[in-house]
Amino acid sequence: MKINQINDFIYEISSEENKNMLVPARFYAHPSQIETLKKDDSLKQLTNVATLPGIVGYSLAMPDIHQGYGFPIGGVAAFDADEGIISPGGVGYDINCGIRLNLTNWNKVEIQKILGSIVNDIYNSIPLGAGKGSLIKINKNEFEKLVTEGIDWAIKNGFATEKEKEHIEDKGKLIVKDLNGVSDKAIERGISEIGSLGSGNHFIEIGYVSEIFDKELGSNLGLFKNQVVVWIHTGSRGYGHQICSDFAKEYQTVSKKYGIQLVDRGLACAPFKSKEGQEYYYSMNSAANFAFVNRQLIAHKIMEILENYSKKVKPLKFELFYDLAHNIAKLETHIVKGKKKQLVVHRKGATRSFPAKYIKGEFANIGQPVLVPGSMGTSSYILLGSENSLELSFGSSCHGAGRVKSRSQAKSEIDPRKLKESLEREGIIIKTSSLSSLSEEAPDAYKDVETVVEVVNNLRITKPLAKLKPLAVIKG
DNA sequence: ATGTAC
Repeated sequence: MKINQINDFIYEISSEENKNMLVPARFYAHPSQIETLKKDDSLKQLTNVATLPGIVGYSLAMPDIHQGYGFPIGGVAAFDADEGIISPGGVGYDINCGIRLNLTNWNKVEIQKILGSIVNDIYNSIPLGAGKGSLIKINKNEFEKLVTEGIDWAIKNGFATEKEKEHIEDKGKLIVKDLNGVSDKAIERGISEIGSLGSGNHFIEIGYVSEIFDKELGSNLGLFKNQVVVWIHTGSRGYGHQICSDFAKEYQTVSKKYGIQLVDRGLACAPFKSKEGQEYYYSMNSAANFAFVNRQLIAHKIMEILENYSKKVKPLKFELFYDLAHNIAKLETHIVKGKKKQLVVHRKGATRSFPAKYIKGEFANIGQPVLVPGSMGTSSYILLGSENSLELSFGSSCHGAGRVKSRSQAKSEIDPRKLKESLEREGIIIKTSSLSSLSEEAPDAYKDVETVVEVVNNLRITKPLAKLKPLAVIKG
């Protein structure tokens, strides 16, 4: 495969590479990442996406790109809403896998003595791992309301506030016209897991603000140095997983029906405006609503736990900084060749990063927050959508460090006991129900988050706001 | 990612 370097951080693969490609592939990366990128199928997958009907501009990827199911993770693909497709493989199995950052008014010194106890309380209160139950019990009728109304359901039921809603991407509610595409099986799995973390790379982290790059803006947004924060990384659990499975299977024949040639079964898709396309779209949106509520319920529970320690620290303020989706397809208006166009923007392991003047609400004139969690034990970043993001990536940035080792490779090469010990030597508390799965999330299994962030900031897709470090990590 | 295999 011929990779053309356009400048320091922009690389392209020509559409001549493969006769089925409709547009070139383009990825944003650091020169030091290129050799590693050639080792898995991620670039091949990136060119495969360029063969799908209605793709606009480029098949794109962020510097945290790695191999996924059909579409690469870290990929961004925009399709013409009238003539293009929607694909479950372009979103991923964990629909609205996303990340949330809550701020407290406590500093890290104040919680030193009670941190271990807080970690135990969280560990014992939130269902962690696969199939470990839910935080609330609701019936099918109520569940259907929950996935249709998203955060509005959480507000009605006392789990969220109007203020929090303003700090959630799309206000925590994506349009669901009907649930015709949602199987009973998906609903059963969802009911039993609402308010649960899951496993894999999902985590709860207690961290602190270590550096604020724009001091005035940081202060205006409620950040201060050494501030204790809570990260929650999870998604739509078995509900989204079942929806993705159902459609990935059904779409094998649906793609054929519409005469779409697939170079990989993971690219299965339907025309966005078709009956099948719309069914997936609303089902996917309902899973996104599930995930927004899921993270909200977990955050609400953690707030209750922290409040119990108020007497030992000081009265708690627990505020949502931002909650976002990094596995989702969104119907958005973009300028294509000087004209407004409705596009279905698939972000699979990519974060929306609209610049200051294109967003409304709390972050208008500031830029959309881009939360970039590093791998376990490493730094994380708060970035803000910046001026080149629409032009370079349909308003998208990176979502994390990105894997360099497959789960199985990491498991066979990294001793989880030694890993836990080395993280604890650095002063980070690690609490997990599955020591063996820790290896899969080892820092060595991931790219360097600093390099990833350097690329998107240099391209002015985003700009840096703050850097954060971990104090404790709780995992399934 | 996942009641971690239709």
